[in-house]
Amino acid sequence: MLFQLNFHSGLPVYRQIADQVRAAAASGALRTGEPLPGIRPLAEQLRVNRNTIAKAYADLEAQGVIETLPGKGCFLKAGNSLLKKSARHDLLTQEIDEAIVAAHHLQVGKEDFLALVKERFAAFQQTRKAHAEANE
Amino acid sequence: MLFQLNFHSGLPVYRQIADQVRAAAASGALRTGEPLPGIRPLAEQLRVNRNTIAKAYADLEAQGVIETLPGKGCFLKAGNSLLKKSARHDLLTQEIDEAIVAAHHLQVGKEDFLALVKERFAAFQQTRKAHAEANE
Amino acid sequence: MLFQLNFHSGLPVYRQIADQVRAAAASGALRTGEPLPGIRPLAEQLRVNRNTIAKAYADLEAQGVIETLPGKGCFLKAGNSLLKKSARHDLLTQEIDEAIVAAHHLQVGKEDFLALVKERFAAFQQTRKAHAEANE
Amino acid sequence: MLFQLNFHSGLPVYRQIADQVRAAAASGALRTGEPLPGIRPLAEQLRVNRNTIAKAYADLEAQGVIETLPGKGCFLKAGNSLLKKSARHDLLTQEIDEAIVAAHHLQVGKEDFLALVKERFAAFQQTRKAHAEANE
DNA sequence: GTGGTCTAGACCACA
DNA sequence: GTGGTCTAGACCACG
Repeated sequence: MLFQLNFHSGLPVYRQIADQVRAAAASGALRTGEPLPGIRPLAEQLRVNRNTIAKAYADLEAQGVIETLPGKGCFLKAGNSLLKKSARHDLLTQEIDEAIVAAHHLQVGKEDFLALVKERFAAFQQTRKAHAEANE
Repeated sequence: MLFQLNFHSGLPVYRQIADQVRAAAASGALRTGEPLPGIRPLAEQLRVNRNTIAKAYADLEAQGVIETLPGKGCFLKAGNSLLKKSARHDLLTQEIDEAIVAAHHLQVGKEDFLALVKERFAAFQQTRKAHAEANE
Repeated sequence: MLFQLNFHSGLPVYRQIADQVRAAAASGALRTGEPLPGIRPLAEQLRVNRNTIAKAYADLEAQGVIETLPGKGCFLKAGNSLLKKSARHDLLTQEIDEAIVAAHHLQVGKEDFLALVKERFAAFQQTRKAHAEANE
Repeated sequence: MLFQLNFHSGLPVYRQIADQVRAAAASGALRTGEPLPGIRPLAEQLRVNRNTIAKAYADLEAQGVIETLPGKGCFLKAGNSLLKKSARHDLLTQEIDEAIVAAHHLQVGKEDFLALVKERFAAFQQTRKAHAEANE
């Protein structure tokens, strides 16, 4: 697993890490049951404090993305969201709204926007398929 | 100018505001010489402290994006390169990809996702329209 | 709000704090919208590090129990669990099973156990009622 | 002897085990001179490392609750005061109150809660019965 | 003043 | 070796 941190983006480091784990899980690059990098080695590799990684992993566990077995390590859980449908809807709506406002500010019209969404979704599914085949 | 803040994104509010101004300038949605919203009304509208808006504007001025004329307001400076359509698509792609990862993580399928995107886009246009009429 | 910590119980301090907030919220001693004690003052009062309180509050926010407005403070949210019914059922089952095993080890029979459960539930409702009346 | 572990309670596993042995001794469920489960089989049954069980037993021996006869096993020592019914109810009350607070927090009503308690108690008795028959 | 992030480093529980 | 808890103290964002 490969991480790319940007210390000047304003986004907290622990969130960048958690987001990248989530993206890897979503794209299929990380498969359910697979172990995540250990906290201490990863902290050294990213030149970040151990607690920062620990916080990222703790958040992911609180959200049901990973399972952590003390003494063993952290592992990707099967994708069952623990949240109510309404809570999921709200979270997703927020992400979508941000993209829409970005489109507005960048003066990208509705048709172009929707086309781009479809294109990215297809690309995403392609990536998942590729990962699945690579692991056969 | 329309702003969308996310208080739980981890991105500092003042950076969210500055980023959105920059995006609008990059696309030409905000033109050279045009005034930005006043600090006080904007602070009220976004339910945010005036210092926060002031900091966002101060940063933009430090970067040469806007010009502050004391007593008059803030205005977009000349020389903001308009980004090409492809560059704008790249910025948008980031936002869209985040929404797609969230959708996967929240176990929302393609059809539901696209439907939600369309619904939110329509809601957004509704808001814009109402806003525009209120300013006639 | 009054806290009672036991540093030798083995239960992490941040969980003792979070549990007591949850109990206060459930019993009605803390009402929705009310502010929790500030992190720094509480840390001093309990002679505990600031980060420990912060972790307790962060967990409570992640679980949707409280809302934290940076710069303002932490406030009790209306009691809407964000979890799916199945997840709620599992969590509750675990608590109940622990009580049942305790009853078994303490050789308390089924009838006595159920009677005690009913008695405690009534006492709990009584406490809520008393708190509600005290706040009229 | 039946054990129930909760790996997410924050209470160290070795303390959960020791606590349950103490509770059984306090109620007379475990009698003076009776043997405790062997370390190795118990470790397997609870899916826990042998060191963890060993630590629980070592603590109990240090407190004079049990006696370890190397090569033979661990046995309950004499002199463990049996608690009165009222004292046992107090211990149980703590566990029950925690479950009630959880129920309130998870928005489970009185009727549902009591039904779940009864259901779990029946399931527990079923497990006990199966266990007893397996040991005939 | 509030809460949030990050660091450095100690000690504990568990395998 | 793993992850978890706690401390002490610095700096940031926000009101």
